[in-house]
Amino acid sequence: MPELPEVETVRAGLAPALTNAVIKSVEIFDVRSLKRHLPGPSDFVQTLVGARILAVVRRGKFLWMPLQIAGDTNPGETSLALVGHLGMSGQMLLRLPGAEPDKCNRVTMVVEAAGPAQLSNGDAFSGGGFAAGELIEFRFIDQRIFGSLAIDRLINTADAGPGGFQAEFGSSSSDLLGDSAPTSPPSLWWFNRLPETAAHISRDALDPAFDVKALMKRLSTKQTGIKRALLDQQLISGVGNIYADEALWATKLHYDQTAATISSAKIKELYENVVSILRAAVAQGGTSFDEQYKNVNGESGYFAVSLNAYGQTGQPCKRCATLIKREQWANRGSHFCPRCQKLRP
DNA sequence: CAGAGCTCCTGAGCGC
DNA sequence: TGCGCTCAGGAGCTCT
Repeated sequence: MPELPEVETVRAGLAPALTNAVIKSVEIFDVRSLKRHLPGPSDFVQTLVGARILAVVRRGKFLWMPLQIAGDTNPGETSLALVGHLGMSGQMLLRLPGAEPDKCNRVTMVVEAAGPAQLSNGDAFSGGGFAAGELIEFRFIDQRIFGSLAIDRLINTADAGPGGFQAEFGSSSSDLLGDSAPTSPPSLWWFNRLPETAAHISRDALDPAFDVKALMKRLSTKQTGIKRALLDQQLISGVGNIYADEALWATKLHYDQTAATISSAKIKELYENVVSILRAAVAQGGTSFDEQYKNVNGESGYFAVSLNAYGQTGQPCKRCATLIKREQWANRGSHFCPRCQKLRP
């Protein structure tokens, strides 16, 4: 299931190839993948053809590409982006035209690569291995069709900070590997904006502007289980079922422990575990537990070998050797050690 | 308003 | 071989 590390791996793979690329054609194989694009499929195609992709940005599990629409001399006023969410089973692949078809391919865009170049901030840019003028197929693959593509307006962030993370324009909003201090934003119109449809979600766990104190304060009154809170993208974004189970195991918390009953010290520890687990997964290129997740070349990540709880049903807990248990919870599974992670009154 | 539950969806895997 | 059942869950919506 794509969570923050998987989506970041995709983002990092797409950005060098797609930044400054121009969309030549769009083919829709299943309109259900455009369900979030309310004006409909033909508007989607019409808007995108001829548009230039300016960047690839991510917050939590949302990805977006700020656009300069064909013939538009003031994209900052138009303020549009192609927004993608992978849902449960989405993939975004880059293929050469004429490559083998992929199963469950819902949308294909052919783009013309800009090739290696200088970015507007003066940084050198690789072009992702594609020469200027070379055609690339961007394929949106999605078995279960929980993911989507849509065109959405970019609006100003509530805190005036960067909309999301990207690494190509010299300034990062996300402390992915823990060593990057955010620098002053370049004068790019999309920099401090994010899609309207993603504006309600919190900054993600790896964002240096993430407000830990605000999270602690909100959790201190939450009368819901801690796992439900971790999965609430409005409280902290980027965490899904796998990394929630892992972080709860690391912190020795039961998934159904009422958030308000957990000490602030323990909440802080939980947050720190979320951060370190996500960082480790980003560094390894994401998890590929169920073979659903692939990077832009269709390759799997290798984080699955490091999982301590998720998918470890019946395996001995790596701390105490008690067998890891899986319980049905909120229409999904929760994996935990019944001895290390006891429900407390 | 907060919290719980429902719903969208389909290919892989398995048992018979 | 083939059929039918089960399973995976992100996020928005609806109900209480």
